[in-house]
Amino acid sequence: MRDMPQDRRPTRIQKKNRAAILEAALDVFSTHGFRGSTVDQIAGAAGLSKPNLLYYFPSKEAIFTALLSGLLDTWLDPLRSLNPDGDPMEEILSYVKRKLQMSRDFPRESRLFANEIVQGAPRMFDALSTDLKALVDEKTKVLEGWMDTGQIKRTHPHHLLFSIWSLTQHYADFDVQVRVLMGEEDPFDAAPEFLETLYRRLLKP
Amino acid sequence: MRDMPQDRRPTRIQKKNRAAILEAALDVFSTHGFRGSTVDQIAGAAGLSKPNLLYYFPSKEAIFTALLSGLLDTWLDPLRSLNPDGDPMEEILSYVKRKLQMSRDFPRESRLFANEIVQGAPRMFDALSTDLKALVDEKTKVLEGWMDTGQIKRTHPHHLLFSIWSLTQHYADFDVQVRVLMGEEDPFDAAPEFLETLYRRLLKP
DNA sequence: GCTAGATTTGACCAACTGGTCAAACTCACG
DNA sequence: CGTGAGTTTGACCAGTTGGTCAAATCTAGC
Repeated sequence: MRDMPQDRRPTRIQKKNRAAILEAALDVFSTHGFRGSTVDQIAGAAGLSKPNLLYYFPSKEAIFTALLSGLLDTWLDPLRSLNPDGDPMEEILSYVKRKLQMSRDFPRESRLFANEIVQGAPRMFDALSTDLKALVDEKTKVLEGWMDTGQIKRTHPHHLLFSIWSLTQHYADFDVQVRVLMGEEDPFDAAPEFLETLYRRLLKP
Repeated sequence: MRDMPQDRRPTRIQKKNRAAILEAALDVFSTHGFRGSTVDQIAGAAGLSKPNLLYYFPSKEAIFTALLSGLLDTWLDPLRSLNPDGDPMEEILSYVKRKLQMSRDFPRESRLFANEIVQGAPRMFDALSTDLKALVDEKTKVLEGWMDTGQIKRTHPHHLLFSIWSLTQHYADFDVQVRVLMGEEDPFDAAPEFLETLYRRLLKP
């Protein structure tokens, strides 16, 4: 009697369609932003009619937030796995490397977040100021510890983190510009070495 | 008899209103993107009625492109003034510094471009692949020259430029995130020193 | 203060948007 | 099969949007 799929365990069809919707939504939202995307567009991309899509998610907003919250965790994974007991330089370099790989392999996810944050994070502010803030507070302490013991050079830990994010995500977020300017050359050929060199020189004690 | 202000020299009122519209449009477009902004919103912010605004610009699209093309030049100025005959390290450092200042002083402009490029630059692709491309080609040659003579260390010139753009514009484009994570501290207090250090270490021969 | 042109506006329109709903269809399962 | 729940859809709605237009108002220069 409800107008939404039950809370019971999802049927085969539900699983398939929910996944198709989220995949389509990622495509559409990441290239047009929230307001720039239409429910029809997403439904079309998912191979469903609009009312059919709204049978699975109660609103456009619900699709968006489902997508965001489902993705944020994966997005922060690389930072989460920065190991306080590992070798500082190698830990940081491998973090940079993983972030860069994510820019290459999941550019839509990167652009989704970029879009949202550039516009003031109207639907993500909470997640930023709780989850992300907590994680960053924790990891900046780790970085400071490494600087205290002289294992890496002292720099501002927040700015260090920002630099890693901006340098790596730039290749996904500004992909069009990067490709226009580099022509045939694949940006991801030289980027890993460039970034490794940069951080080695910046942080080598 | 026309329905638009003549091509003749603009009246006092035209000057005032055109400027107010572009200022309002910058505000609105930079925070909501093109499709996310409405003509009513811009008109309201400019203190005009919607039909009145459309008396000065023929369409929403026209406002947007007028804004973009009027701003692109200013935006590229710092790079343009990179002096091939100056001291390489100081030239680059002062370029970084100017870009950072622009992020602080003109964050809306930065976000306007960011929004546009993240979404695939649908209305800016031409400007990118002509004007920007030409300028970048010219300046990467300058950078390569400096590397050839050993005045700065050899790195990939394109990636070097990208790094400067992403590191500096990050503070404008991702402002919300930066401020959430840094709390009370003003990001622009420590950023100049952080970036100067970074580029000195990266490029010192 | 008159007037021609410049400016402003309320009313309006067609297209689009997010969302609803009842009716129809399909599927799993006994 | 048959049947009830799960799924899909065409038709529809109200609000918003970009844009038009004729009429009203204002302004500058004579």
